[in-house]
Amino acid sequence: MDVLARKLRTLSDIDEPDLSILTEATKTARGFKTGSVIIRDGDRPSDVHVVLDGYAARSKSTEDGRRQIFAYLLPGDLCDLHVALLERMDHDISALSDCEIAFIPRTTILSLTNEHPRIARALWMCNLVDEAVLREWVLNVGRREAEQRIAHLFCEIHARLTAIDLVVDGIFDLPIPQAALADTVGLSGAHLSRSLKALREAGLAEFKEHIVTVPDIRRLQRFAGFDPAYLHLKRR
Amino acid sequence: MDVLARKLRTLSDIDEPDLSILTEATKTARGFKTGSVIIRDGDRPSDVHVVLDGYAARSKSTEDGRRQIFAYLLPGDLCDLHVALLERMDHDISALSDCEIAFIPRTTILSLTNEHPRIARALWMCNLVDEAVLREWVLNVGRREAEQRIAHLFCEIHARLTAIDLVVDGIFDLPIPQAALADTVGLSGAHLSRSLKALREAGLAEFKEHIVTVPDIRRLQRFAGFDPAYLHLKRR
DNA sequence: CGAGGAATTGAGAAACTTCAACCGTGGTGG
DNA sequence: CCACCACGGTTGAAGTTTCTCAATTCCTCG
Repeated sequence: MDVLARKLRTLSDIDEPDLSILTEATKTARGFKTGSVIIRDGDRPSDVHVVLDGYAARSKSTEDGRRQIFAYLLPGDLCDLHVALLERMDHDISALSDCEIAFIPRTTILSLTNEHPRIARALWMCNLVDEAVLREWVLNVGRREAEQRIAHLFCEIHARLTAIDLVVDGIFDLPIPQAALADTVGLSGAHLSRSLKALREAGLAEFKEHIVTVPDIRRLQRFAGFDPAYLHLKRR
Repeated sequence: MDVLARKLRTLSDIDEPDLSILTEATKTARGFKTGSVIIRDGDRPSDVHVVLDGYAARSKSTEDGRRQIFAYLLPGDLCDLHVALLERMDHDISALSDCEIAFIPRTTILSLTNEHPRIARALWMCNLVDEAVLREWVLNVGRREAEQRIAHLFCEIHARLTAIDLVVDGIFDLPIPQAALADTVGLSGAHLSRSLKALREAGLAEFKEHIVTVPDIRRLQRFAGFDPAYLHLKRR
């Protein structure tokens, strides 16, 4: 569970004793295969889930089956902290790649947050950042064109993965099918493919075999109009 | 401040003593004129703001000046609870109509949430619901077409205003210019106008002189694919 | 070697944008 | 009191972006 500890430390000033209380509350983990559903819309899960390894995603579909992805859940991310308070899931969580998921009983979260204001604050903070990211996604989908949308998403993932040292030489893993990418930026698969080609030919970014290569992140950021402030990462 | 109390009661099971602690912490309120900026991107406000009367909005613009609205803030809504923990604003809050805004010192929120877990939880809950709404907006903008997007937005506002008894006979106030509507659903003003016309001619909804008329909310909900579950309103 | 899924590409259609003209209304100043 | 201006909204025409659908290629896996 050190991924969770690490994540909380990048956001808040939670201290070691509180951290270990939280990480020790974690029950054993379980693996999920690519594409499998971890929690379903309407569920009332009794545990809060934490990604240990792999990529998961929040998503929801319209009546006519058009899917939208709301978030990529990277190692250390909490999948469904809301069900601690809100009880009922209003969207799906599924595995974008094979992944390992840990469980923390809902009741544990509730009592911990009652007794340890600092833990409550750290977790609350996670939600605040998720929310800020979501706002940026609304802006992205609502007000940017295809190529910039994709570029912006790449910049965001680049920044988040850099914070956990998962980017080397502008190269990082993105173990998801293009259809999932399309569902996150609100484009059709066909148009996504064309836009990726354009980005590649412009030398801005390449997505190939589940690996993203960014030759010059500054240039990509400028192209996308990306400003990392909304991620609220502590500088290090 | 009873609007805030009312809102918290519609979401959580916070009790009267805690409620009054919170509402008494409120400093005097101030009026803002339509269009004025209440808090700006990048600010580090020392107070948390609460809408008492009128409509405000969260928004942010791209470099090239395309604006996206993220939320309508109705009476009782907290504008910027995040700055209690996150310190720096990552978007703007502005007045959509003339409105009355109350202030709660940031430090008060921090100490209250430290000492009263139930208050912390109620406020946290507000964020969780905001987040759920935001997810639905991403889906709306990313995966629905113009007319359904607008219809969905109307359904949502209808539901939220119904919860605070502000809808009478399917009629409710929406004191904002069409340009603001366009900026919330990610459309141009021209196309928004055309889509509104289509909705009107289909007898689904009308927006005229800042008033929305919905002859048959069920029909509009069916058209928009609207399911209020994501609002997490307690039934009453 | 063949089958099946994912990605690419092309062609035509649909959704949406831009720009400009136009309308109505409400407010302001002469 | 009226003329005029400014502003928000509507509409038309042309252009752009994105979508759909289908054909094709590519790759992986059996």
